Amino acid sequence: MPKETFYNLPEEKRKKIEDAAIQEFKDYSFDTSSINRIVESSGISKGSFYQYFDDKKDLYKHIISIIVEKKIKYMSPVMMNPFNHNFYTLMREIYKSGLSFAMENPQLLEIGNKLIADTTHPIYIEIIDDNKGKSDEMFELLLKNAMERGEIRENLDLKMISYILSSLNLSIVDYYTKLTNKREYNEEMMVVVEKFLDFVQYGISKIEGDGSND
Amino acid sequence: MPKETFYNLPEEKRKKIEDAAIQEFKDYSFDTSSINRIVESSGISKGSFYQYFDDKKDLYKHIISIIVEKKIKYMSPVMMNPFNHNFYTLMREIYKSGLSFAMENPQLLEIGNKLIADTTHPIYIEIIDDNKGKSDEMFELLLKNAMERGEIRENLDLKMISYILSSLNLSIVDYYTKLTNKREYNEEMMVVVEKFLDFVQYGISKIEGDGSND
DNA sequence: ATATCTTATGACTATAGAGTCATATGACTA
DNA sequence: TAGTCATATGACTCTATAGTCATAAGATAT
Repeated sequence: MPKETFYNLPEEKRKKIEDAAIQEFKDYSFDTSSINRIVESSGISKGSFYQYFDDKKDLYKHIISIIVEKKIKYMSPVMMNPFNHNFYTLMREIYKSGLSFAMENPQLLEIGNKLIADTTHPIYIEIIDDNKGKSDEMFELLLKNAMERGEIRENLDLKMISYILSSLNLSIVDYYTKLTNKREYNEEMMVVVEKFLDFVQYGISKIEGDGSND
Repeated sequence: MPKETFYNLPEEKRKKIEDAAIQEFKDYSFDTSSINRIVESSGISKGSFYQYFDDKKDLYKHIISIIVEKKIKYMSPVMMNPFNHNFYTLMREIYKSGLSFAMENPQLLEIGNKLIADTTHPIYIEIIDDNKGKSDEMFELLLKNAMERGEIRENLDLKMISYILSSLNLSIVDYYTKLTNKREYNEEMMVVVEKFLDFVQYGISKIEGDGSND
């Protein structure tokens, strides 16, 4: 956690430091990022930096918490009352909010991607231990509910499916990012979401499935 | 490319250097890996290293090429005559060979994962430009063939599906790695492959699909 | 034995990083 | 005006890195 001195700073100065850090962590991994560069680009002295933060890790975690907070803001309308909706409707909203966040916060997305990239890195382990297995567990809960309602087949390994769904959650962002350079909600985005959901629902086999949903 | 002096080295010494490098690149990313540590653990002098390799990148690329070569050895029996088989049979073999490689070469897997982790890293771009888009394109070709044979639905976006399939190819390894600590071919592995394929074929929707295949 | 060519060496250079600390600034208080 | 406290500073220490180079060792040929 940043020290009190950091929060005593005028908003503007604080923002400038955070922005410099975001820029740095977007361009460099935790290990290769440089506090020297950050203090330079934010116009503060080295000594000041260590009045605000314990060390590099402290700053990094602060930035990650900003990202998590913002991401949650995108999700929360969707997750208001998750069990009142059809599972596929919910999935559509989740994928949509994930894509929106990604499109509108490319820098934060990049930082997040860099973090989850190396799951063996101590910093990953430390941060994930804080925000314990969120995504997977959420999907598993929703799936359990959907199974009870008969919205999905019974012979499914829910742990595995939830793993797949949360991994597809990353894939869709990655796929769409490479496909387009739009930066806000648009129709094209929804087309991709629909196609992903169609795949999740019906697979690719010929036997059944017409792409309709809800 | 390593210099001639490297290839003139006795097999044993060469192996020792490669092993030390593999160990290092397993534990550290390209940026954080250290030639100092590599020369120390392989028992050669700093000067010698630069008689064998231009620089760190040269060594790294050499190790990556070893990985690619080995990976291809696992794949090649599967890909002997890819168009003579049912698409799902082929997918099963591809996923199986991917899992086998991962299980039997955990160190190499780790290095590969670290590489594909950060797609914005210059070293990634440079290496991928060499081995140009292999995986995605292969899946797309197989899918096109499968569609012509009527093994998959017609209303599919093949570019997207091939993206998903190659991304699931990574997911299955990741999932199984976290699930077990077995290190060779076994039944449990096949169960996971079958479940993944079942998902790919029929999705999770109730309407159809019983998990049978071929 | 001498000359030539290849390989081996590790001290050294130059660069960059994280983190420290004595000192300075400035604002607010008595 | 003098005193107190929070904040700001950047030169400095220590550590580690990649890459170089003059020198040595060894092997092979003449």
